[in-house]
Amino acid sequence: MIESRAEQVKKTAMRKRVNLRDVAADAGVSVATVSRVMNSPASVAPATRERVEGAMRRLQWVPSAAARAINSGRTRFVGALVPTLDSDIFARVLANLEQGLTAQRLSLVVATTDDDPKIEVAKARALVDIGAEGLIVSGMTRSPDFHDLIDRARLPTIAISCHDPEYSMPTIGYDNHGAALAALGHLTELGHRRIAVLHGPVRNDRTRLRVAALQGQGDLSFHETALSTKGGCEGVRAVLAGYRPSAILCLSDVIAAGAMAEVQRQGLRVPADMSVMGLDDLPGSAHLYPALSTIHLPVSRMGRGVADALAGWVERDEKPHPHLLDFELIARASTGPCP
Amino acid sequence: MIESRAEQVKKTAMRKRVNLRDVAADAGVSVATVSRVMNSPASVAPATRERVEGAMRRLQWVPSAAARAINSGRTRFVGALVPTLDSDIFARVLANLEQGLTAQRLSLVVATTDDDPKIEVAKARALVDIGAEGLIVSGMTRSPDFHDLIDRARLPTIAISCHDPEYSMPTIGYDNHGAALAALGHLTELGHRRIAVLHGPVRNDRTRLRVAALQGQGDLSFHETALSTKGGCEGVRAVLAGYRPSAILCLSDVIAAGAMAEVQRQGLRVPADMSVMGLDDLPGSAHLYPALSTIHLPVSRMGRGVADALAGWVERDEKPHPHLLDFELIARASTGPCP
DNA sequence: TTGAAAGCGCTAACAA
DNA sequence: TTGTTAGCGCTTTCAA
Repeated sequence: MIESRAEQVKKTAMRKRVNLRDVAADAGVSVATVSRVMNSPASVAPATRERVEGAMRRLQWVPSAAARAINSGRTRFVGALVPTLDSDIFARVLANLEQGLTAQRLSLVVATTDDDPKIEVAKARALVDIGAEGLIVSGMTRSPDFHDLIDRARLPTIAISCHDPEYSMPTIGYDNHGAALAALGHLTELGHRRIAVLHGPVRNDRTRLRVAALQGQGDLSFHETALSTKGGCEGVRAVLAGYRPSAILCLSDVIAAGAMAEVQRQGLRVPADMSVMGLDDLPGSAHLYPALSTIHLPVSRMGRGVADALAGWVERDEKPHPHLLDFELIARASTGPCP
Repeated sequence: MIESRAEQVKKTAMRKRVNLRDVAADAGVSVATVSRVMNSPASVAPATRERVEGAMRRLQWVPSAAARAINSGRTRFVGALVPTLDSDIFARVLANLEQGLTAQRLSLVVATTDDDPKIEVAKARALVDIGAEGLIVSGMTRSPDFHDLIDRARLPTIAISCHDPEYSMPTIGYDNHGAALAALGHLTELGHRRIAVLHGPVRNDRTRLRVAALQGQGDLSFHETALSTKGGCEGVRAVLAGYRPSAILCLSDVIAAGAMAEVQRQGLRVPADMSVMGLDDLPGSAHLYPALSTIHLPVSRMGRGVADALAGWVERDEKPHPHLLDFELIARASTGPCP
């Protein structure tokens, strides 16, 4: 009986998380002093501080983020809403974002939206509910509810992968319109006139921007396909069934990778029989066969930039200015003169 | 003067976050009732409930996750520690993980470790500090401090992408050793004897397992390279400079993609002159040229399974059993009989 | 330099 | 069915 009670007490003691009070008791000081050791060590006598730090170590104390958050109003994390995690495209942005945020002692919570404004706003709400101090969203297609949400919560929010100084939130990204034109320009300079354009779903506004840039630009045929290597393959089969272009312009590198493979599978040589142009410059694009000509989008720099900008906004209330990053034409081996 | 004070009060009132008490006052009920409307609506009279819900809407109240966490001890998020976000490999796992977790009303915080146990433990500590209720780690290479940390915090933690029932935490993954052997088996069945093995950095234990499986398995030459398409290209150049195999076995599909490209760039046909075999089965692998033969690793299922397992552990204290997922040989067009 | 004490926004006994 | 109240673990005045 007595033993069992002792057991219980012991268990309870073990279950309970060590808290500030325990540390204070162990060090023989008040809770305020322990708190000070954490937040303004300079204001604590060195001897006291050491005693407290000893107690912290001894008790293996881990401060409670929730308790801290409730007092300081800070949770130290931000949320990122991306269309998908299923490809390299956002992975690279997120990798850099996470690194930049970590350097600023912020954490990153990731949520996927599948390019659906409804899902986006729902997940944004969930992030706000759990205390996100800022948000990163992709592109500029928002549900009205989303604007409501961030207005109400006065939530620092940055739109990435796009550029529009007039947009209701700061954008950090590149000029999708210009990038598409540059890609087309490369092909026309090589003498191509009949060009098939392969692109992903236009519910994605960056894709829409890229497509819009090319509309009315000459002898182009447009084909929507899935944003994947597979989509590229299927797109090429659709293209070759009809219109016979001398070049295929893919508005995303993933699509271009599949397109190039399929063109070769159909017995055509790249670029001798068919040029293939991409847009993104994924890490692997330079190492395909043949190496893919494309437009380099500075997504790594973008990730870093967004991390710094959002951190500045969240930490010091410095609302960032819209920031346009340059793209760059990368002519590699998959494009050649029109035969 | 009076006005300015009024202004201040107003400002203060605006700044202040709406809280449960405000809602209660607005609805003319106690805080407990408002709390009940959130947590057990059935126990509140419909009329009262409606009044409270009206007040919530009117005041645009968003409950504080921190305050909730401090009381319930729940933060409703888990952390995932992955080597990198820079490639499709983990993106697919995370995508499924995030979906599964969302279904269980849990959030996912992602941190990258670069396959460094030191970074891993540091980031794990950061995640625990901010209140992660569970952790997902990759493989089985842990710093001793890591085990300390999760033991002390009694933190539900699952190791993924690997399988070992004896490991100190539950594993959910596949048999890397067996998968590598299966890949080799496919090549030897086709008559290949001189085979070059290309693999990523062996500081990654899944890679190490795959390599170890093949050591002493015949006329193989091993080449370590970067875990990227570029690494695959470089690996092939190194291979072709010396030992002349009839097949290249890549222990990751990303490497295989680069290898295949480089083999063709060197003027060799795949698979007529050189077979190339992968291991992973990335979404794009089926759509390369030629389509890559590989071993399919069920990473999507794994992501889902891990989400459910970790949710069960976190929510209902059901520690999951180690779970082995099957891999599958996928013979496509990049492998053929030894010439 | 330190401590006492009043909250932060919420949940959960317990009472009514 | 509803209200009262005691905390959760911490930060932050205010005094000493």
